[in-house]
Amino acid sequence: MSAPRVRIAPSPTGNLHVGTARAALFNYLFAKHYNGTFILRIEDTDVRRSDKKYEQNIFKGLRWLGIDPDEGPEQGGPYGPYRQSERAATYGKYIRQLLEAGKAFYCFHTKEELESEKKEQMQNKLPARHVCEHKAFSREEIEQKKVSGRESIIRFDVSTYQDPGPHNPQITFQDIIRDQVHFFTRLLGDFSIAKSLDVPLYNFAVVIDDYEMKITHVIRGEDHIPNTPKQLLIAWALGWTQKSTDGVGDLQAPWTYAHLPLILGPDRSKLSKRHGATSVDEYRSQGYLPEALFNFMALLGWSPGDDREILPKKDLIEAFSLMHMQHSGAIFDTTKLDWMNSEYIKKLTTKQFFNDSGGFFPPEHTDYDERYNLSVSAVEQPRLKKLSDIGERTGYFYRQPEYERELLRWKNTSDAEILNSLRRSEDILAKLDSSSSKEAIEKAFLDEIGERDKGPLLWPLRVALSGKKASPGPFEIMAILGIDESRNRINAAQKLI
RNA sequence: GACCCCAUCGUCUAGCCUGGCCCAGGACGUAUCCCUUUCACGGAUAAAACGCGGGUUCGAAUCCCGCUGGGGUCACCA
Repeated sequence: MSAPRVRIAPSPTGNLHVGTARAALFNYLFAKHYNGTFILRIEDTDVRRSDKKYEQNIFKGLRWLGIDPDEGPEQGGPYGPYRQSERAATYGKYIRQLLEAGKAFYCFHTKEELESEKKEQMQNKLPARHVCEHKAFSREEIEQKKVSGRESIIRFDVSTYQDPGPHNPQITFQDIIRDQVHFFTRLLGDFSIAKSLDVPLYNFAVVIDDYEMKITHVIRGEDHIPNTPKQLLIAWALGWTQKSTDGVGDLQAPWTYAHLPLILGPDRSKLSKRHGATSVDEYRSQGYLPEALFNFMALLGWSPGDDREILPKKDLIEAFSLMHMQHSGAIFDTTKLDWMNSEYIKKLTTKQFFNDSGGFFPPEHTDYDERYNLSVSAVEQPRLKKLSDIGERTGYFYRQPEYERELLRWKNTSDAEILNSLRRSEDILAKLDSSSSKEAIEKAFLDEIGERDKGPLLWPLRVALSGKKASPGPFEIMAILGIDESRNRINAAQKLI
């Protein structure tokens, strides 16, 4: 395939959504696999709902995930500008062209009129569509209404569409994932394309931009399937079509479509705010690694065709193909994400791990030197699902633990036995060098105690050190804490009994 | 309501195009066991799915039709 040009076109009306990120990911993978170009276009024609801060959030989120656009508002490119708000002149040119050709017209119906028309149609089990009689207005009538202050909108005149092919009553397009999709033309109304000459509406602006930016493949969510016939009609009205490849004579889309299955919430409806975290930002602040999210999202609706699951970006690019796409929606299952995240956490070096998770450590960690923090990192790294869990798990490394005295009791041992076991541990430690290694400490204990003593001795010891029901082993903890601090804690435990 | 899309374990999926190798494979999760002072890691085992009904065929998870179910879209949002 010659180098494809693909794009994602988010509107900056909210933080980067995981659904948008996944669409970006598939576009990116597709582009990189075929040595193509991945473009970011900001769809901010609705100035009221758009906000620069969301635009920034989208840039940042994409960068964090490692999905870098080749062309976009930040990096520029030969077909810019890449913000729709800066492309008004281009849209105006084409709207005027359609108006002059009689393929678009001004409609003066009020929202209320439109609303009640639609309601009535639905009640009568008719498809909801607005076939507008205002297309018959003369130039003078239009001017007159405008002068008198009547609100208007520009609509596409669907009746101008004549498909010369044998599929005449239908609009048909080829989809890489879904094969052919058909729509009956008579079900479409005169849909809106612009508020005015310089304020285009979504369905119009996408077509113009995809054409002007020389997009070859439109890869987007399947929620866009119902928009596709409208967009095709606009493209054809402007004369943008490909010659039929199968010889049937129908009009072809100027680019190839691929409609991705949706990403769903646990109740199988489109993932939305009410399902919990939906923005990439939230996942980052919860301590997910970008590589893990990237890998996880790629496996939602796609698989390499073999049993591999842990696939870094490089492998994903190499294996990617739209032919292997699933056709049905996929639930965003955070349980599996957790697992994948832990796999990626384990692959980090201790140093990388601490760099990434440092922000989640207990605040006191800054009072300790790097060597100490790295030791704590090393012991927790393989136990974590999320970086953000590190804080609550490592508090005892940075301050004296507080706990219930009963926690010190191993099974049904008596107070005297607990006290005795704590003293024994202390005695063993007393013989050790103050900076003994984990191995040295472990050997000292194992030499001293028998197999039967392990539980009764090690359990109270570990609790005395960590104050926790569950923690890493006592030898590991002592090696980090140091012999002196360990003895302090054992003493403190004895006073509790 | 109209239109469109979809349908393999609880979840993500392989297999479907090119019917037999599939009494359906992998992974997450779950359960049990091993390792083990606890937690985690690691190892092992188990339960768990072709929505239903027709048809085509010697043979269907795979092809066709219908049903059912789920989802999406119907804005002067994108």
